[in-house]
This record gives sequence, structure tokens and C-alpha cells, in this order.
Amino acid sequence: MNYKLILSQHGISKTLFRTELLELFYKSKKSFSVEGILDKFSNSVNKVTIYRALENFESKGLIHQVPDKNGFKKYALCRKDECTAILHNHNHGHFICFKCNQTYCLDLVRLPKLSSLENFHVHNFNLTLEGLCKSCA
Amino acid sequence: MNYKLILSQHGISKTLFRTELLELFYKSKKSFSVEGILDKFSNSVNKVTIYRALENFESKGLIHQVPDKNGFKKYALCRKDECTAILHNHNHGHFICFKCNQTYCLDLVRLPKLSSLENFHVHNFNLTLEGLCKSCA
DNA sequence: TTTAAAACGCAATCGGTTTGCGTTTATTTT
DNA sequence: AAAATAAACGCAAACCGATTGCGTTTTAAA
Repeated sequence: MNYKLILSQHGISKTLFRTELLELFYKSKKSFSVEGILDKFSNSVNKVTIYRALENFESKGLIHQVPDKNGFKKYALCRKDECTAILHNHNHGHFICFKCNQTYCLDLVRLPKLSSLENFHVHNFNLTLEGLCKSCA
Repeated sequence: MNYKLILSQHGISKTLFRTELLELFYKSKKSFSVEGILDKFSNSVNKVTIYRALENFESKGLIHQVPDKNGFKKYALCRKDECTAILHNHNHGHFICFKCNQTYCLDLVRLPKLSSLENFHVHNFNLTLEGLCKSCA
């Protein structure tokens, strides 16, 4: 996987950190908080740099924010063609593990029928499941 | 509706503020943030008092936290018998209006079938719909 | 190679929330 | 009803994740 190419294609400068950060997202296939990224980089990067990189990646359609039990900002890789710099369109749910606190992206889901929906014009939805993931069960 | 009785039944002191706060939740049927409550009481109450009252109401099973677009703490009344002091069990979704930012509680929903769920043991879920509510559409 | 733009680190700040503590109000006990 | 205990309150300060300002370094464009 050519991470520098991906960065270029999204108009992001190919710095060492941002290249390795993108690689981290691709290889681990997990979601990360700022603190988690800081750990992965052994505190060799400034927190602010991480915040700004994440913010930038998100605005360019590379990553998207995922829910977190503790209210932290957390991000995961966007799926191919699900998002662009113009529009994030995540019609998939998320699963948060009680034990390891990891947030997983789920496959696409169909909007469930809700009996009380006649009063609302629904544009999009977020579905978060909670429980135990395979490795924690 | 006897609000003082409800407070008593839940082991909460019947102070003027807490009585009126409970009344606010019952009568408005909306969700409130600390800031929203502060507004309703024309800043006559200390913020900390609100935080502590909400925390207390929640721990006694009277209200539950609802999602908010801006990450603020926000609460809505619990449904009859859906919650107790021991366990909050909200198997209903929420709707957040783009325009007025109000969070509405929806009727119960059935968990949608997800194809990727064989790797997860799902205990509970949160569903948040977004769009325009009737009065904003 | 020069010039402009983006990314970085450090320090300071912001803002919602939480904590400590002494005072007031409510509840329980005598 | 009075005294004793417990809960709620207000103020100030602290907390902590996130943001902003600014001068420096790195990357991209001319």
C-alpha cells in the first residue's frame, strides 16, 4: 500500500508523521483516540500535531469520527468511496466492546422500521452496538 | 402530577429547585442540557447544582442521558418502568433535529439484522436518527 | 533555487464538567 | 417540637480534552 500516494491524492503533505499515521490506520484496522495514537508513537509526537492531523484527514475524507464510550474523539478509516472531501457518508453502524473499549465499524445496515417516525424527516442515522468482541468474549 | 411524591419515592430530597426541575422534564417532554436548564431558570440556580441534580436523578432512574450533536451532557425523562435505580435499560432510539438541535426519544425499536455480527456478542444498542423534526421541517 | 503553503512544537487558552468545603435546607431521631 | 444527621446548595478552584496563537521547520509550487 502506497501511503504517500494516498496522501498526495487527498492533498495532504507527505510528512513522516502523517505517512506513518495513515499506515497505522490501514494496518491496524482499528479506531484510535489521540491518546491511543500518542501511545503508538511512544510520545514522540506532539498532541496538537495529532489533533491537527486527524482533523485534516477527516476533512479530506480519509477518516471519520466514531463513537466512544468515554466521550473522547476517536477516528477510524473511511471505506472506499464511502466518503469524499465534500461529504462524509457513513451508513454503517459501530460496535463498542465493553472490555477492550475498541470501536469497530460494522457492515452496512438497513434503517429499522420505527413506528413513531411519521413526525420526523430522517436524513441519516447512527447505530452503536455494545457488548463483547470476539477476542474479549 | 405530584412531583414531590415522585422525588420522595426515589429517595431524593424535595427541594424547591429539584421539584421544579422534575416538573420541567415532565411538562416540556423534551431533553435538556445544563445550559438549557440554566436558561429555563433564568440563571437563578448555580450550574453545579444542576450538574449534581441531573447526576442524582440519573442514578435514581428518573432521567437518562441522551445523545447530543455537540457533545454536551443532555438528559431526558425515563419511561415508566424502563429504568430503576439499579439499572437503566433504554431500548429506544433517539432523534436529533438538525435545526432546533432537540433530542427526541423514539418508540422501542427492534435490533436490525447485521451481517457482520457473528464476531460480536451484542448486549445493547444505541440508535440515533438525524434530520428535521415536524416543527422545523 | 526561490517563494509560498502546509505542518510542526511549545505555551497558553478555552469550555464543559468535577471537586472541595463551608453554609443552608431537608429528613430522621429522640 | 427540638436536636442530630444527612442531603442539597453556592462559590471558587481544579480538571482535562480540545483548541488557538505564533514562531520555526518542512514540504510543495513557481
